[in-house]
Amino acid sequence: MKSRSTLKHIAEHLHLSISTVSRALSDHPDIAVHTKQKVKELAELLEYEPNAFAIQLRTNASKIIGVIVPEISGYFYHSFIAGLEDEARSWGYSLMILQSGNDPETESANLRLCRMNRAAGILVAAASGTTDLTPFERTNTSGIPVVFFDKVPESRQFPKVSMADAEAGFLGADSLIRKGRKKILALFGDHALSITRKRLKAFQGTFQRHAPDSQLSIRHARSQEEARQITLDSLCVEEYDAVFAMSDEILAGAMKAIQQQRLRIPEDIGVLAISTGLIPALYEPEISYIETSGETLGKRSFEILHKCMSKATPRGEFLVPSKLIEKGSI
Amino acid sequence: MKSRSTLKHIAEHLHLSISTVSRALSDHPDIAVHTKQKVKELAELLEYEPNAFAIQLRTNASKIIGVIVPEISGYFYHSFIAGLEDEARSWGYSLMILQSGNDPETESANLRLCRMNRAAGILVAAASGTTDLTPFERTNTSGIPVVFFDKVPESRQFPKVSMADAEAGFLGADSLIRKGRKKILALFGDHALSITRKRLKAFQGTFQRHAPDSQLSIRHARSQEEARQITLDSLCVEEYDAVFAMSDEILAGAMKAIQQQRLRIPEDIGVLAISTGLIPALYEPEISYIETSGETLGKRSFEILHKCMSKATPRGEFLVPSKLIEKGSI
DNA sequence: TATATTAATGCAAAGGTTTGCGGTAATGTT
DNA sequence: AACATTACCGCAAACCTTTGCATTAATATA
Repeated sequence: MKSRSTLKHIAEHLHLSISTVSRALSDHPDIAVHTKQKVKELAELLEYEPNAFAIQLRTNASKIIGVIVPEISGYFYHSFIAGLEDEARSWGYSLMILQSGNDPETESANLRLCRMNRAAGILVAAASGTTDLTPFERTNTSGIPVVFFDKVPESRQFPKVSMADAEAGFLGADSLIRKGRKKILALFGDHALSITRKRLKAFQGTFQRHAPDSQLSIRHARSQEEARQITLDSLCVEEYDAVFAMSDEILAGAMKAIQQQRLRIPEDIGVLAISTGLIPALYEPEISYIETSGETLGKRSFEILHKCMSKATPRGEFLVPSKLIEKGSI
Repeated sequence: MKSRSTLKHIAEHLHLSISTVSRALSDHPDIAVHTKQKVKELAELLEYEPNAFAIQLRTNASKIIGVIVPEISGYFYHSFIAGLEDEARSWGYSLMILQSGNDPETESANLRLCRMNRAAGILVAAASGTTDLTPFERTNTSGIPVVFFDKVPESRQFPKVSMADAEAGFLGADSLIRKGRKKILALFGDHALSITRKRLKAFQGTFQRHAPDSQLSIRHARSQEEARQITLDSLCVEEYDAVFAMSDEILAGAMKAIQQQRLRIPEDIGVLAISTGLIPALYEPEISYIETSGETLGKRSFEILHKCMSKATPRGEFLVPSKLIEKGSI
């Protein structure tokens, strides 16, 4: 185990002071060019790598961004993280990933970890049980900006960035209307979730305004299996023009029922979903969907957080637009 | 922005020395119980949180594990990360996630980041283009254990943990044989990948030994779309008993072709895959699969790395067993 | 009573870096 | 020649914690 070289080593070799070496490596104008060159050469040779701990201790700031999500796997968050990492890396930041498992306690423990590591900023998708925001406030007042994404609390105190749920709901309805679908089985998630309510409201509102004669069957499912069951039951008793799924999980369930019934898409029934795009690409024909890109949300979230970290204090909720991706399913 | 409280603050309030406070908080036997109590109370009151930087600088060790993967999203790595995070957190470690994008340069830049942050250990799934292992060796000799997982290099120099590919291949073949499938379209990935070769070899070998009369059509696909195309072409010219897919990506492609042909599963054709389980659950009936669990691999990888971090130097390749999950597709 | 032991605490160094300020020598200006 | 300016470089403090050793006071032992 080779001991790492430090500024001191370089300084001694070159008969310079530590400060000069430090400044030479960071291209400080006070240092003569030839000195800089010599220092850099030796640094290269000695495979000098700055000690992040020392820097962070001195400057009291790290290049690490804390990310707290309910879980990494699943349909959504991994793509968010992927997009975020891409963007963060290009700015020299690294990600510290923590899962809360939807447990508020773990969540605030994770928060504490971020504080201890003096994260430059924190991005959090709130656990579903989180109501008490004081841990977040404390983090914020201790100088670490907190930005919520996707699962955002009601509070107007923190900047938030999320999918344009209303827009997605509208786009879904609009597209169904344009295609002339009249009798629609619309599957939504847990009604307690704000994401569900937002999407549903826009979806329903659009139909009421632009196609009040359509027949909408709104159903709620809390899991893939429940979605399958509901879809199956519905398809057995009535015929539908189209099925609309508000999420990947719901879509997965609905598609199983449709396959079970051996319905042809789009001839027998049209299908449209709000999705990140991975699941729709698995079927034949591929499913048309309103894209709510995790990657984009990740990149956008970084932007907002980045503003918070500099000086600006953006307020309110930022929305990532969604768009219709037409495949052959409707 | 409230400045954080330090040992010094506590010491001053209590007219104690910094060292006493430090020891009191870590329950050092030298410190009187009532002193400990007073210190802890005040620490609580002042919301004292140790400065990780200072600790890390002093002890020259962090509780951070670097994870380098080609990409987070996709079929596999996110579940690995999820399992790893779970395990790591229970040991007090946090994850620093880096994507290489399959680019060896980015990969070694990421490695450098891990070194700078004095990661306690590093887990890496090698980029496909990686041939030069010296950056890893350098990291290793500088005292940070490196463990490869999933995409592991040939070198016997590093501990490696991966799926039991041969076992999975065997299990796949064995299960097809047991079900009496004779004419099989077997879809594998890029032949240049060692994972492909291992799975294929065991798969083929098992058939040769136990059912030499079977008709195997081995095909290779480098993408989901290619898998779809190949499957479609194959199904058009000949009839098959079953389709075997060596990965989720391939399965996704194959399933599209099967749906395109409107074949019934398992009546018209059986389907079996090697998979993490997410994709097979999307179809009706669900697809039987040989489970290669990312979560398990993550947990196992942490164990190995953890051994490396303590003192032991495990050698060789560790395999995570896979098992057959029977659904209705064969 | 004098000495050895124990309990509790403090001192100070170390870890590697950044940075304000002070210093020196060389050059430029009258 | 006297002074001001410039170009380089070094000193030392600070960031916060851990930890070996010294110190002190109190108690136990001879």
